[in-house]
Amino acid sequence: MTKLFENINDKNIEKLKRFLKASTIKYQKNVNILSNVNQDNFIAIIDTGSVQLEYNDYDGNKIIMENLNQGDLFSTITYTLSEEMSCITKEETQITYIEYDDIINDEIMKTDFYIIFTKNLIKLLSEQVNAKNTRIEVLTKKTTRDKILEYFRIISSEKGNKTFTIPITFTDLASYLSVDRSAMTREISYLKDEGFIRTNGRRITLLY
Amino acid sequence: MTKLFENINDKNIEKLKRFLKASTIKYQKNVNILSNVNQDNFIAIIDTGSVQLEYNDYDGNKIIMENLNQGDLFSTITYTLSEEMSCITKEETQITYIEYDDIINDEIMKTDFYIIFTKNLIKLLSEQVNAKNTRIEVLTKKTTRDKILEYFRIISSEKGNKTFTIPITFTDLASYLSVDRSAMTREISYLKDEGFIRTNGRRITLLY
DNA sequence: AAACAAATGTTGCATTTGCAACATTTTACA
DNA sequence: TGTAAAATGTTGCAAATGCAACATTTGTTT
Repeated sequence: MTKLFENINDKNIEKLKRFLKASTIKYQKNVNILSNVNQDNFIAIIDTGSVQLEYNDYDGNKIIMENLNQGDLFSTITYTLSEEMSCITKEETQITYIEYDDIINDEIMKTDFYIIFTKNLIKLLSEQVNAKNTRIEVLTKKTTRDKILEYFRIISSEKGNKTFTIPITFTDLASYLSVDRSAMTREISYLKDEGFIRTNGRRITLLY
Repeated sequence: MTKLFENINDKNIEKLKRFLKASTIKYQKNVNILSNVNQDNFIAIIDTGSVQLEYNDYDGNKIIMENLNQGDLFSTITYTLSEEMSCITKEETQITYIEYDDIINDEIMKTDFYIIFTKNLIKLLSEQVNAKNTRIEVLTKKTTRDKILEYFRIISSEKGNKTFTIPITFTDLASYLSVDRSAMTREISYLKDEGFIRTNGRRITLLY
């Protein structure tokens, strides 16, 4: 269930979806869902599956902007969708679309669950800003070492433990940190050699 | 006037402010306004003046997270305010505080301008996500040259002109791009030498 | 207008990093 | 279960970059 409909009962969710003129589409794996979307403003909710929002450079570089899973959403109000953007399904994925202009209308305003819906939307947007602040905080570190350590520190602090498992592959981490993967692996080796961390696959322990 | 109150008339803004229990504080130049703020959730609106939101590293590095001017706002719902965060007034500045928990309450819900207020808030949050996406796009470029060019490209595209004036100092730009200022100046020199750009102070012309 | 602070420009150098080109291990799936 | 694909690990090397230490210019304040 998406956080957008949190604390709203099933009957009211159906009502809300009708008001919002929600439409649902199923996709195969490895499809760019933005290729056949109309250009209207919309919010897309991942019902099941997962997608990766990518920015593809004029010179072939790929920037992973977001990894979205069940319950997450993305929208044209927070992303300027251009030719360079693509949104690739990582598996079989079902998505519900909502027209942005339908979000705030008189009919919905009259319902008693509207306040909850609005709160949910504001909360989700706030969380997105927060997540992006976190990434900026990591990206602004000057060295690969500091980027890695800052990332580890954040995950460690989220988990409340010096030992934790990073939630993405090292390949994706390199992309998130925007560093060369092999250079990152090298730096992690140094960190191990120098006794700052211990690793076992994606399980990391901070030793300081 | 802040965008949060856009399209609401003065009388209703006053009414809204009362509902929101807004309080206004004036600050001198170079004051950290976060040092004497209570820990409740709040939204701060810059009435007049400007502030810089900074993140101060454990090892002395300063990251400029945002430069906020008249009408802009920042809040604890989009920033986790920690000891490391400071918000410095760049000049004499007046700020209006709103308690976050008061944003959505029954009294306000009943007013006819509430829908406008909600729309404004959602739009502002969306714009923030967009701004942060832009910075991430720039920060993920691998080389200083690509960061500079991407930034110039964005400003140029915003202004709709190959010639434009960057809205911040080069010193602040280096901080925004998270590169060494002298290395950035050097790279800009190379870009001029190689005929990619022409500069006159902060006025830039893209020649490609 | 003088004095100070901030912004800008330049350069040498050691370090960091991306890149390429591999080998090896793990995972996905037909 | 076998095979292809993806992820991970390693290393040499040239290029990019941070850092320090300056000079010069512009802006601010009293």
